[in-house]
Amino acid sequence: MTIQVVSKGEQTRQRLMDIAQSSVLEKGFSATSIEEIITEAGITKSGFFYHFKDKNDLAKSLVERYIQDEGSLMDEVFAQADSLSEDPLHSFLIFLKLLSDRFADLPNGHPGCIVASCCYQEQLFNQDVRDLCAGGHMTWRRVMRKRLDRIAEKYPPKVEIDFDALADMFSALADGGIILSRSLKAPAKLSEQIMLYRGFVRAVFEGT
Amino acid sequence: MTIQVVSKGEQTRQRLMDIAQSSVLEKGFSATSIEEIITEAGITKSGFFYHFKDKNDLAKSLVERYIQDEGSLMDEVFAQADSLSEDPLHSFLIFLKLLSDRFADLPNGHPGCIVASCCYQEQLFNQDVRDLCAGGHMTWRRVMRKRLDRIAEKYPPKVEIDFDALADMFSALADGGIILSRSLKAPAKLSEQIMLYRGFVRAVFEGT
DNA sequence: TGTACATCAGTGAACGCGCGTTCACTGATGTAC
DNA sequence: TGTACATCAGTGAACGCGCGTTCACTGATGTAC
Repeated sequence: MTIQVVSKGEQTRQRLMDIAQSSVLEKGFSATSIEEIITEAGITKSGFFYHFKDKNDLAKSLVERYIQDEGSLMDEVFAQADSLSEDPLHSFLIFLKLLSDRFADLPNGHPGCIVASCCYQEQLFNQDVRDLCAGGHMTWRRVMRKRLDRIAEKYPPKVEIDFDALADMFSALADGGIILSRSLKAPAKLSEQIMLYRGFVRAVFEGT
Repeated sequence: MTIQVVSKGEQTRQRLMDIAQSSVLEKGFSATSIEEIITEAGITKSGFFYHFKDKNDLAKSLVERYIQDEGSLMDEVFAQADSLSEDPLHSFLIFLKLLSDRFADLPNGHPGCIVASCCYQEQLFNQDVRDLCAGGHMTWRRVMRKRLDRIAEKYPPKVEIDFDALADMFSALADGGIILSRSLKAPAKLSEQIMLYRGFVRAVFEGT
């Protein structure tokens, strides 16, 4: 007897999305066929269309889920960091180190960023999906920016710097780090770049 | 009377690649159909296959050309920077500023990086193409690394730092910056991130 | 507790369209003698 | 300068396959009375 925490339908839906996601990250959205997804899931095509109204609906669901998952991960690691230091700067530096460690621990490297992947296939999606992606980047900016502002109250920056740009730098290095990791088949690249970001933040607020 | 500098065939080939490239950057490789390319080029399908043995051959050609073009751009801007200062650090900082300005001047922002785009569609391509992409990133690393080494001879770094990582950071910020630019529809993001990289390099070698 | 109905989570078959690729052919230009 | 042949840069028609989507149907589970 198992306690049923999600319905059977929801389980199937998540499974379809898992399969779709890893295929999208490897081949892109267009090359990911419904045929292939359902074969791996062991379901029929009409079963797929019971869960998703069409292929764009699948894309939208993937992006929504990805952004939520990343959000939870961030929240969790921020909470962990905050529990280790009350100082805004130190906590942020701990956060970056913890995050970097998490990425380093992934056996095959980071599986890829759905949002970044969408950016290079924008024209496939309707405005909904594109807005979601932009929203993702804007959220990450806000989250980082808030931290930077709190740090700056206590540690006046040693150089003049645009905090939105510095906040966005995190996303840029994450996206870019993932691309480097994949391209060079060097999973460590992502955590390395995040540690460089950490070094830069430290330089900005503490001096070298 | 015009002096014919490239053959008619080569002109057509380049035109096909131009059309393909902008489509690939907008929709991805799979969604870029040969049908669509030839319609825009005003040629027949068999004409296309006269120039490219198959679709993968098109991909390979696109990546090869892209890497060469980026290489020439770098060389040109490095030469320009070197003519403005003989000091390795100052020349490098000037290079980054000039490059950032070039990107800022692009009216619709940077059109996108074919190599990064390929990374998220790896499984579509044969090993040739993937090796080309990895080679591109390795070349950019070597180029940057050589500059960093020369700087370090004169300006011992103020912090301990892995120069390969710092060299790769340029690629990561370029790739990430392009993604941010596209996603947020803010063309300035790329040059902004390159200027942040410049700030970091300066901090590393000069202190803040 | 039994019955009627609704909802959930799918099945199976069919569709039309567009895709990448092939093949036999062709007119214009270049080259050898 | 003329002729024969080769190469260049394509054309036109046909192919088979796989794709996304639709539609009528179904068995299992849940809910109301």
